Formats: sequence, structure tokens, C-alpha cells
Amino acid sequence: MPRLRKRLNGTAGQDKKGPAGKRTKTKNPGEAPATVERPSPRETSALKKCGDNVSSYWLMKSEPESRLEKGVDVKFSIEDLKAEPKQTACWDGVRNYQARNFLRAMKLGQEAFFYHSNCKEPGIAGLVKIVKEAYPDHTQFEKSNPHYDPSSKKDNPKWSMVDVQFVRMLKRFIPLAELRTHHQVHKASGGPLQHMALFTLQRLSVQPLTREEFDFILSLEEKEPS
DNA sequence: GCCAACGTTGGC
DNA sequence: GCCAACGTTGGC
Repeated sequence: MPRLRKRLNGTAGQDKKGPAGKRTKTKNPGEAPATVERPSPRETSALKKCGDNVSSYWLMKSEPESRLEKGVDVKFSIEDLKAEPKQTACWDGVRNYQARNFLRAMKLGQEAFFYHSNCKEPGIAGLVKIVKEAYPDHTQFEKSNPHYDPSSKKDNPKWSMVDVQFVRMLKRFIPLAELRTHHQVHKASGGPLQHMALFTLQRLSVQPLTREEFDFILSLEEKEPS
């Protein structure tokens, strides 16, 4: 799976993105819609808690600090997203099936938290929305890309990406440590973050959130850091 | 830099 | 299909 990892931006005009989960930016967003496959059992249980069977809220991880992957910087922070044309980038580099299937389940207009991972201060930085539904991730066919997948065929691409657009920064950065504190309290006494995927589906770079989780996290914006 | 958790690969 | 070896993720 993919994670998005990081990517760097870099050269002009190109995309960058990251590793599994990370994104890059894209230049021209592509087109081909992806077919959503049957969710794995694991995903199914993650989705189930979302009430309907399909989540409407998401969390997407990206690395805001430079890190080389096969010689390519996978850094991609929310500031990098803001700097893209139309503040829009393709989320390429996801190479994990579960995360890919979540990408394929995303619908136009849905919102996602932009999470900074593998950095000094991990946590949620801002809000983005899906502006293009899943289509083939072009980086799987690029030999020089850190996420090149020689086993993927052009007539049956394995990996997908979506395009996301910056919506806004959170009023304050919500650190992972604070989310974890709430998760632990909620686990013990009941509460919205009780089953949050960030703590129960570790290492997934694209994950679903229930409306309750999403709303609770947004409510933290107004509060003092705990 | 360390290392735990988890995923993938590949021999058998 | 099992499982050991290895690779990756990602917090600390």
C-alpha cells in the first residue's frame, strides 16, 4: 500500500509526491475513473462503523519534512499544497491495497484532514476536499519514480490516486499526542474517538473517519490545547 | 537513530 | 497454505 510518503517537489512542473500515501502534485489531473472493488474484510469493518457502509470523511497522511526515497524527496506539506496551481495536487504514491481502496471510495466534494506524519510534530494541519475521484496513478509506470511498480500494466493499472484541493488550515494544529489522549479517554469511558483508525489501523496512509470523529476533531479547534 | 508493528515476498 | 526473512511505516 501506499502511503504517501513524501515527495518533494521539485522540479518545476512536475509532480511530486510521495510514497505511499503521499502525494505529489500533479500536473494535469487525469481522467480515468477507477472502479471500486470489493473492500477487504478489514476495510469492511472500518467502513462499517461509518454508518452507511461508506465513509464520507477521510484522513490523509503526508510527510512535511524532506526525506529521500530512492534519491527523490518525498516531502509534501500542506504549505506545499497551498503553493500548487489552484491549490490542487494529485495524491500519488499510495502503494497499499487497503489505502488504495479507500482512495477509490472517495467521492467528489468529500472532506479530508491533511495529516503531517513522520515529522517533528505529527498531527492534523488542515482540511482538503476531493476534487477528482480515483484515476490511475501515473507514477506507477515511471521508472525513475520512487513508487514505480514494474508489475503494474497500463491496460490494468494497480494503483489509483485522487486530486485534492486545499480548503483551509485548522484554527490550530491538532497534535497526534492530543488526539491520542482523547482516544485513550474515549476508549475507557466511551466517546467519539474510541475506534479512530489512526490508532486502530496503524500505518494506513489513507483512512476513513466517521462523522462523529470528524466533528469531534473539528470541535478541538476552538479549545485550548490539552 | 531506534525499534515496534505490520505488510510483502518467496521457499517449501 | 505456512511461515521466516525482509522491507516499510512512523512515533519517539
